[in-house]
Amino acid sequence: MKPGIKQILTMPGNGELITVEGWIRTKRDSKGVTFLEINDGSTLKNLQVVIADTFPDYQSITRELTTGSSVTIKGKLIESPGKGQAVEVVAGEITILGTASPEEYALQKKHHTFEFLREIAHLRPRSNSFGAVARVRSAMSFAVHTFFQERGFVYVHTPIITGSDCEGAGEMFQVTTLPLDNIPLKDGNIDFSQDFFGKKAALTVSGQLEGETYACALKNIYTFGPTFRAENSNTSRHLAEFWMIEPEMAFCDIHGNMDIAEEFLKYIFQYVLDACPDDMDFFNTRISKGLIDNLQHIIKSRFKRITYTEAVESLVDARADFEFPVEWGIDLQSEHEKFLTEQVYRLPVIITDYPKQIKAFYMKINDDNRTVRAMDILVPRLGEIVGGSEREADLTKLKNRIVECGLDPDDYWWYLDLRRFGTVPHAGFGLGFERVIQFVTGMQNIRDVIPFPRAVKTLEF
RNA sequence: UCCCCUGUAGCUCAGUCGGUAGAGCAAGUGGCUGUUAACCACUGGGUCGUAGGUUCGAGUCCUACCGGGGGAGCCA
Repeated sequence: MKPGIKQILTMPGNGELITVEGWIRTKRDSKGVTFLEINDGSTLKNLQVVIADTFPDYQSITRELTTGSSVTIKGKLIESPGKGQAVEVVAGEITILGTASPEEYALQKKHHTFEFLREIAHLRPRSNSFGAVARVRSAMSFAVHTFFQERGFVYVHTPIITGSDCEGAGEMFQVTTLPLDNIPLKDGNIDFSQDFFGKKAALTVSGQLEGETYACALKNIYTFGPTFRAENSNTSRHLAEFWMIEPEMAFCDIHGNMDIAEEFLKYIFQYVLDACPDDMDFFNTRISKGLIDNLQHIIKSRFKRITYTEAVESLVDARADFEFPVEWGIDLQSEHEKFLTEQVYRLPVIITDYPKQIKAFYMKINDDNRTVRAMDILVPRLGEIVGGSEREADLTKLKNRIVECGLDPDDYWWYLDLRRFGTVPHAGFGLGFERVIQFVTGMQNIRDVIPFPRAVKTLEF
C-alpha cells in the first residue's frame, strides 16, 4: 500500500518522489504559486502541495483544483520553507480524478454547523470534526475488543432478530414479512403463524438474556453490536439504532461487576488518548475545552460508589430546588443525576442497590427484600452511561419476581433453565457505545457520533 | 409525547413602530514573489419553511402544518 498522508507527514523532506492521493480541502493562490491542502482521512492534518506557475497548464489546472475535488499528485517531498508545516510536496504531476463544482459543492472551506452537516451526512465525513469522530469511534471499537480479549472474555454474537417479546428494555421494532395492506387475521387478531418465523418477531432491544446463557457456559463473555429501540424519544442522547456493549460474567457479584465496568471505561479513555492524540487535541481545543484534563483526572480517580439510599439522603440534605421532589423510592431524574455528578462529586458516580420496583425483574434481590443489586454509572453532562446488576441466580426468587412484575414465567422458560441447571452467581452491564463516544469527544449530540443516525422521523441516508 | 426557542442568499445571521430585504463567510472576476482561517478590490446571488388569515400594505401580527435546536419524560 502507498503511504497515506499520516505516514508521509512523518517522513523526512529529503526530496524523495512520492504520490499523494486525497481530496483538496483548500487552495490559496499567490502570484506565481498555488498552495493546496490535501486530506485523505488518515489523519486530521493536511499535506501542503505547492504548485509553481511554471507548471505546465498552470492556469487551467489550478482553476479545476477546487475544494472537494479528488487528486493524485506526484512530486518531491521537501522540507517546507514556510512556517506551518515541516514538509511539503512540490507538485510534479497532477491528476484530477474528480472535480467538485464550487457553486454546487456544499462543503466549502468555511465553518458549518453540525445541524447543517447532518443534512449532508454523505459528505460530512470529509469535514475535520466528522473525520475525527470516525477515527476515534474506530479506535474505541478496537479498544472494546482488546480490553475484553486481553482478559479472556469470549465475544458472543447475540441475535438481532428476537422472538422474545419480553426483554422489557423498551419499545420494539416489529419484523414481519406479512403483507401490510392485507394482514391475515385469526379470531380478530393478527395471525402470526403465517408470518416468516411463525410467531411475532422484533429487533433486539438487548442481548443480555442471550448473553447470560453463554456466560453460564463460558464464564466471561461480551457482546458488541447494534441495538434497536422504537421509543419516541427526541433528545441529544437517544437513537433508535445504537451500539451496545454488554459483558456478562459468571461467578461474579455486583462488586466484581463495578470493578470491571470502572476498569473498562478508564481503559477506553486511556486508549483513545494514546491512539488518537491529534484528534483528541482537536476535540479539546475546538469542541470542548478541558476535555483531556478531565479524562485524565477521571482515569486517575476512583469512581465514587454510593448506594441509592445514600444518594437520596444526600439529595435531600442538599435542599436544592429540584423540579422533582426527592424521596426514597423515586427513580432519580436527570436533575438529580446531574446534581450528584456535577455538583457533589465531580466524578463518575456508581449508584447501587436501587428499590426493586423501579428496576428490572432479573436483578438479584437483597436480603432487605426492598432493594436489588443494581448498579448504574452516571457521568457528568450525560447522566447514565452504564446500567448493570448482579442477576438473580435463585430459581424460586426469580420466578416470584417475574410474577410480581406481571410477566408470564412460561415466556422465560429457557432463561429460568439457567437457574434450574447449574446456576451460578453472575453479573453484567450494558453500556451505550455512542454515549461513551460523546463523553470522550465532548460532542453534544449523539447523532453526530454515529455515521448515519437513526431516530424518530430521521432516515434520509 | 410535553414545554420553550427557531426557520430570511450556498452557509451563519441582522432586519427597529407593519411600508416589498442587508452583513459576514463561501463562490466568481481581477490584483498581490511562499501562502497557511492568506490578504486587497469588485461582481453575481432571495417564491423571507408551507398554507391560510388580519391589513390599503406582512419577512414583521394571528392560526395550522412541516423542518431544526434546547430541555423534560423514557432509557443506554
